[in-house]
Amino acid sequence: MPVTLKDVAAAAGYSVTTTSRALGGYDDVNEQTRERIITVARELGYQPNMLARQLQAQRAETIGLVIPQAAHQPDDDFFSLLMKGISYVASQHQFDLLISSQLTPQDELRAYQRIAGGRRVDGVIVARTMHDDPRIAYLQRNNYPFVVSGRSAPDEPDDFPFVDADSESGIRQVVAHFIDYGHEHIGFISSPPELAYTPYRLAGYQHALADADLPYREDYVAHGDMQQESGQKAAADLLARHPQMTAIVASNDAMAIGAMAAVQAAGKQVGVDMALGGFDDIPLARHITPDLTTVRQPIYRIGELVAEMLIQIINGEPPEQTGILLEPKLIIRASSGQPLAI
Amino acid sequence: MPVTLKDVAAAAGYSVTTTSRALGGYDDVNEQTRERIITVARELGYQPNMLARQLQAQRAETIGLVIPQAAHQPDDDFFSLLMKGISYVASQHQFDLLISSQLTPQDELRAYQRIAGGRRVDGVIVARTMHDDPRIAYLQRNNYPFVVSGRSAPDEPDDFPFVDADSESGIRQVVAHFIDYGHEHIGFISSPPELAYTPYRLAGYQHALADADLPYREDYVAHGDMQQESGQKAAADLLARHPQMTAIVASNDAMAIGAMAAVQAAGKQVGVDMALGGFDDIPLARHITPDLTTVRQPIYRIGELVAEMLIQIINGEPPEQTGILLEPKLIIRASSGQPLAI
DNA sequence: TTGTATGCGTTATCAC
DNA sequence: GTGATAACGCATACAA
Repeated sequence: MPVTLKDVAAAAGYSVTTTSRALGGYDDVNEQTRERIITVARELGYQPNMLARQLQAQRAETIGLVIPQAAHQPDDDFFSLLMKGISYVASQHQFDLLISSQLTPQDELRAYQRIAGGRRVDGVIVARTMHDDPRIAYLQRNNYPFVVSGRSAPDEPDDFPFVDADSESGIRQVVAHFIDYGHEHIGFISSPPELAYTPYRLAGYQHALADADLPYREDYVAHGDMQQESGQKAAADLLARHPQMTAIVASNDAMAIGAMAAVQAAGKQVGVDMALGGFDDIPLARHITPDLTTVRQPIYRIGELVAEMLIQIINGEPPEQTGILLEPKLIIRASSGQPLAI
Repeated sequence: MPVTLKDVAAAAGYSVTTTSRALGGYDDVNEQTRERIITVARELGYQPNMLARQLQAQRAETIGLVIPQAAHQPDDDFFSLLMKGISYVASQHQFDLLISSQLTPQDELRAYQRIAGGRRVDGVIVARTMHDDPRIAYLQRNNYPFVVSGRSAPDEPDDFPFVDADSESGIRQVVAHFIDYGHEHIGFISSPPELAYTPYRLAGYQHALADADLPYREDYVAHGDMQQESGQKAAADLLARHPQMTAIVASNDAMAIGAMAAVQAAGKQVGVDMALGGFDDIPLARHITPDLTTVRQPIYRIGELVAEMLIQIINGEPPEQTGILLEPKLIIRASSGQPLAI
């Protein structure tokens, strides 16, 4: 049986109240009394029951994050990085992080209801936003503190705090870079339509083409699920259908790396016969051979920022800037190859 | 203000007790009453307060993991993988995962006291065990359920549940593989002495040498802190002091990858002038060029196993096998180079 | 300076 | 079937 405040009080010969205040550092308790109580508490190995304390304080000193099925892959880097950024900042503010892994989107919403509605956490972080995201609707409706890593789709309101990298600008930069290198037949591996950033990334592709007066061809766009394997499949498909294609940009690095395999399987060489670009700049991007041209999204930093904002909101100090859009940075590497001779 | 059971009871015209049982699915409540209460609860958007429930049940349905400072590096793969394995299994058993990031070893112990002693979690996972690990001592002394990812040092008792890869065998396999390829001057980049597995890995190196009647030279051993950079420094040091060295084995992949840089900086070529081996088989190991010979430790799987064991213990069904030692598997890749001509 | 009483929201006990 | 009461462990008005 655990040692409770009552036990300490009894052993020290004081009331629970005095014991609580002595341990709590209140100055309206006799010095001798305090010392005695502290000594007894130590001897008994007293540890306050955090659940009871949180219930009484109506505050958990904890923030929550629900991990979707899609992030369970051992080689998914995005959530790992985001979580590290979050937990680092949380620890600086003496907050813990409650992780709830869920296997289906429905479970995901229920998990938010359980941990936010159930007061297990003082606020939550929502990542991987979708079209008409029910989680955001739920949190807003109930006035629960939350910050979004990502943002809403272009045709939806974004009246909530968020931190995101500018997807449109990012993809636009990569595509423009390839156009600059003389490519005219550039394929795009898009993200799933239900993800909120998909229209932004696709728009980045379209705008870069338009800027250069190149036609947008719908059949140059393939779709993947953000996993490596799907990138391979999508690239194989594009290559088979369009032999004239000389460059492919993928919505994230994982799919771009999958595309590498497809290019090689097709007997072409990345960086020579085919330029390849991604999005994220995961650690692997600079270690793979050839290393991958991509646009850097500071995921760890985004984790830090969302946690920082969330804790401010929880503490009743709402941040001035509620929507932060970070400009991603083009990182040119070997997968770009050389400018095409014209 | 959140909706409580009391609110639902009042709105439905029943007592809190009946309301609780109606919602809890007890069969000693009138069907009509139940329906009425459920309807009201739904209308009001009632969400049970998990803290109150946990306090009453004396159970949090949550397991805890403390992340040490050393794992905060964005490119540390070990804890990310371990955590994914843990959270996956936890979710299958309807458990959540409480993460507490801590910046110093002292804070780390305090964090375990807070979350385990404070009953925020029903049990904890201890990773990255050290010599005379104070966390294990604390948990054992207080009879808190815990499972260790790793194990105790060779000269210490291991009377607790753990899952670990056999470090001695793993390093032994890599070194033996290089000896088999004809190498006689093999360096070793060791882990920090305070880590519990350090003696095992060093022993693996020594035994492999002894098996082949090769001398063990203390000056062939350098030390790193498991980070990439330290591997680079250690390898540079070994190369400078021992030009005759033709192979280096590092205690983990990160340091081996750091060593790659040092070898190249010294004007030598990995897999040609110098064989290199690691330990872990992190995702990067097979993507880097040249890809890295290593010994595979199934980190994600270890996470699953420790979580599985912990939840069994929490549920009062102690597993039969309390110490699991997994045999790591040698993965030969390009960094091994070719067998030396003799 | 210390103690009594009350409440946080829930479930369990035991009457009615 | 239903409800009053107590309990989980802690903190805080309020009294003394």
